[in-house]
Amino acid sequence: MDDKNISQAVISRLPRYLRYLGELKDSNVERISSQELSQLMNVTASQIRQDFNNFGGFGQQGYGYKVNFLYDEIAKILGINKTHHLIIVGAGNLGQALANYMNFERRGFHFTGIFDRNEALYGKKIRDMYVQPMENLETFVKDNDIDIAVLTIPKDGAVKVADKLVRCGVKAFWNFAHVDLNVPDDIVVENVHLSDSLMKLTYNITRKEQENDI
Amino acid sequence: MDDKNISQAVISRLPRYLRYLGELKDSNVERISSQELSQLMNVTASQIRQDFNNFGGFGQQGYGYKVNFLYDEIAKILGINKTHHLIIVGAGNLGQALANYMNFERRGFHFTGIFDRNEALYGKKIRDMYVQPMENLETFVKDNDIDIAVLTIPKDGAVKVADKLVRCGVKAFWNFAHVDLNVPDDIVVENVHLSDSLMKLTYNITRKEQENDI
DNA sequence: TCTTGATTGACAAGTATTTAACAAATGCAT
DNA sequence: ATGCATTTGTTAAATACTTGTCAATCAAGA
Repeated sequence: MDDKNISQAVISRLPRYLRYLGELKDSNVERISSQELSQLMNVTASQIRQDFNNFGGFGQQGYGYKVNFLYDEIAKILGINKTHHLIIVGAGNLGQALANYMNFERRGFHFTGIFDRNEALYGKKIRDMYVQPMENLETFVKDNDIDIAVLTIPKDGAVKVADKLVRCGVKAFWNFAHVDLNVPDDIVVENVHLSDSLMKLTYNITRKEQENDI
Repeated sequence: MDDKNISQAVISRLPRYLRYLGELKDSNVERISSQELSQLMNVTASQIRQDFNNFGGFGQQGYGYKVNFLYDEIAKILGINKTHHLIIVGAGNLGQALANYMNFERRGFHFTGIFDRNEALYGKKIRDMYVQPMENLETFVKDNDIDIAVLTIPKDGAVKVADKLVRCGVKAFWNFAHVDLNVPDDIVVENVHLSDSLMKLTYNITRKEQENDI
């Protein structure tokens, strides 16, 4: 597996490949050509081959790709063959929803702690965790080998909390707060800005309406 | 406002501009140059000007951009100057979390109904709505001028429900189900695949680790 | 009113991404 | 075994996106 720098465009497509390959695996399909996969996924075969080749050849000429092998390789590339330990900061509706979503757990994402500044929530049981006060953050992170912090707090607090967590050694943020974190270069941030997503949706609604009016 | 086809790359950046402009507005900043904004947002000034010019010139040479005007124009482009009526299909944790998130409401997104197939939830009050059985979907959508359906159901049901909703006249989906909807051309879909996002995160964690090992 | 400095809009140059095309490699039928 | 059909990996072409540059324009001060 070469490691030049692969564009984020390619990376963004990998989870989708993984999903389709998972389904094929479940249907006991053993092999698939880029042509077939392209029809299934509604992309060009060329793009599929190009994407896979970023990581070295996974296929065989005249044969195609072995579904199982390809699936495992992509999973490895995405880093989901390992176990990750997460904490959730912000035990509001969204934080609780994520905590309860079992599919993450299945993929090796272990939610190990959940925190909130609202006293009323302290001790509340969410799945198998009890909501802890923010004061516990530092110790907990250090003691529990936490990879990823999920930020589901309002934007006002987010930047400060992120700074604090960086100092505690957290290497990655899954950021649902509607603000840009400002973290050092070696820290990974993946933003999920839901309202941005919703605005893209309304843009496209308006555009389609205009198209149809013409 | 010209209407060639603007790339989704540009559209994806608009909500972020809007956010920063909103903050400037709140701080009573009246004017800003692409230069200043670029420093604030950590992008190139050229990109900012290019982006805005897709929609016709919003600025003035020698002066810059009027924050208020620019904000309003972008809001208009994004279609958030209008009111939208949404239903949530799937009253699980995520559906409830979205229903309770007040910021959407402020932006003109009105959640008007919430549905689930789980009888145990029927009648449960979520914000100012009561969970309804799926059987009510069709009538409700037709009677309430629904724009957008939010799908927060497991993937198995999603495709079928989407088909049904298309037949009822829903024009847009905000899709949290981990599956690709297959809808006609004139229907808008915005996917929020949370697990994909999480995988991108772990990819980048692994990559950074490797970089640092070298 | 004129001049100066600032700043956009437009265009050109530079990158990056996507698609097409095809030779080389392989499986499979005969 | 042999040859044909298939399908990859790779290179080239096409397209899309981003950045740099600068003339035209405007605000503001003299």
